[in-house]
Amino acid sequence: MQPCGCLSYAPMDQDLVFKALADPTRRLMLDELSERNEQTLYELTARLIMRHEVAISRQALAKHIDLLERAGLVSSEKHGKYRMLVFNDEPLTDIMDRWLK
Amino acid sequence: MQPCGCLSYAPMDQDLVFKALADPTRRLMLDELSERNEQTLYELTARLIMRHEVAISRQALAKHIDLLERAGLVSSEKHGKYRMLVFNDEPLTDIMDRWLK
DNA sequence: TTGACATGCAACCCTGTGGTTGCTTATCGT
DNA sequence: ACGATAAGCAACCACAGGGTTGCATGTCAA
Repeated sequence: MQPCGCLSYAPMDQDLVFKALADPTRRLMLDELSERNEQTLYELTARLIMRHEVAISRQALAKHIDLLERAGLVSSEKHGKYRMLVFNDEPLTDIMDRWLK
Repeated sequence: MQPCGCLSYAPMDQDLVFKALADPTRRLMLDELSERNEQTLYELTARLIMRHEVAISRQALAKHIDLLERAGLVSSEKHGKYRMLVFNDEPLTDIMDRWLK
């Protein structure tokens, strides 16, 4: 059972997506990841601290990543000792036409 | 300084909008209001209980309405002893192109 | 093989907030 | 005027969740 990359995040939980978007730090992380894909947790942490002046620990960010991943907004692959993070906007498009006609 | 109705929710706080959307009950309220505008708090409460089987008190819903109003997603007018609620989708459109290109 | 580096995991703390109950205020119909 | 109805307000409770610290695991380079 290998991760095939084509499993399109199917049974997406809307609640998780909205929850994921509710936190400002996670939104910043999405900003960063959407503009520059393929980062490791360490790179992302560094960038958030440098560019956005976020004072936060790596562990806290790891938790945020877990939530974002469960929401389908980020996927990650382990490459050796690195964990590469990839942004995925599919859940966003699925959600937004709920109240807009 | 009268409420002129034309103040277009200008200095919209994105954080408030995302927070408002984070709660499933509030999302149900938006569903209900977006499909059937101009309801009183009481009507809305009744509908949520009847149609969506939401077990919740009027006071709790009032708090939700307050938050939705602060987020700009709902506006309300007092007509006599009634408070008419109106859905407003402007904050949603403002938010959604943040990560979608 | 060993040390440095990137990450994973678990327990703990504290604030935010969704929910409740109880009471007050205000408006309407009769 | 008076009771009924719609809403506002305040205090309280319980739990989720964002943050931390401390330590364990795993991988790479020399």
